[in-house]
Amino acid sequence: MGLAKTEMFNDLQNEISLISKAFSHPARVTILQYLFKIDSCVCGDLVNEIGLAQPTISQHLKELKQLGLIKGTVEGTSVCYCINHEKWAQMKTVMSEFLDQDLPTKQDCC
Amino acid sequence: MGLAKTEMFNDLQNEISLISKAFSHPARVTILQYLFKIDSCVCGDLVNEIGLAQPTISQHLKELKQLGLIKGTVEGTSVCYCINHEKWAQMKTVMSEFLDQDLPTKQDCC
DNA sequence: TTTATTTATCGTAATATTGCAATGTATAAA
DNA sequence: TTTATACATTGCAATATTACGATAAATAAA
Repeated sequence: MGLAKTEMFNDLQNEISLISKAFSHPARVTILQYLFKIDSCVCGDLVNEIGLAQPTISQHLKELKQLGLIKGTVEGTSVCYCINHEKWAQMKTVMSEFLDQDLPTKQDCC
Repeated sequence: MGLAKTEMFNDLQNEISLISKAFSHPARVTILQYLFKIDSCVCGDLVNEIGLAQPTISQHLKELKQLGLIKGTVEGTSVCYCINHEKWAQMKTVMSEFLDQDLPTKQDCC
């Protein structure tokens, strides 16, 4: 099928999985790391920075933009991308709660 | 293609994407939440708890086990699964570093 | 040994993802 | 207006993922 049965899970479970899907490709992880590192808009050099073809990068950027984690601003003939810090912070809250489910004192039971 | 070009990314980038892939399906998120919630081994009732067929659950469990996030112990005719707390903590370190890339004072630049 | 129970594996269908060549679109420069 | 530049979109091929019926494997109980 290749199709997740999202209707049988709650909103939080689906949200966590959607966020994680955005991070589930190394190219998107790399794009985000690069945007944080240069700490400003990126117009163009992502294709040079990462060794993938321009349409491929464009597709990955689209997915990150759809989730709201990055913003794109048209600037002349190029488009500048940068991190959406507010959205990133919101996302971090959701993911941290999920990751912090483990309690420090707990032991494995098997 | 459907095949990520992992060789062009570094180990950390690939690790983050692999961890995230494990969380990119709501059934696996739900399984992990349930294991944390009951805080003991689960033998069997995952199929009842989540509304997916037994082979499907088994497949999701296999993926989580391969990443090391859960452990399975054979107990008679059933298999008991639980969280691997040590591995979870390691995973959390990697993911937290990635999620905490944003600095509190930073503003969007576009 | 036979039967029941539980989980894993196999096989397969449906859908999703990844990657890129070709092409479209929009703006800037000439 | 023409040309160049940058990015998006389309279309398609290859591979991955998801789901589950059928079946295998392993152990416990009868």
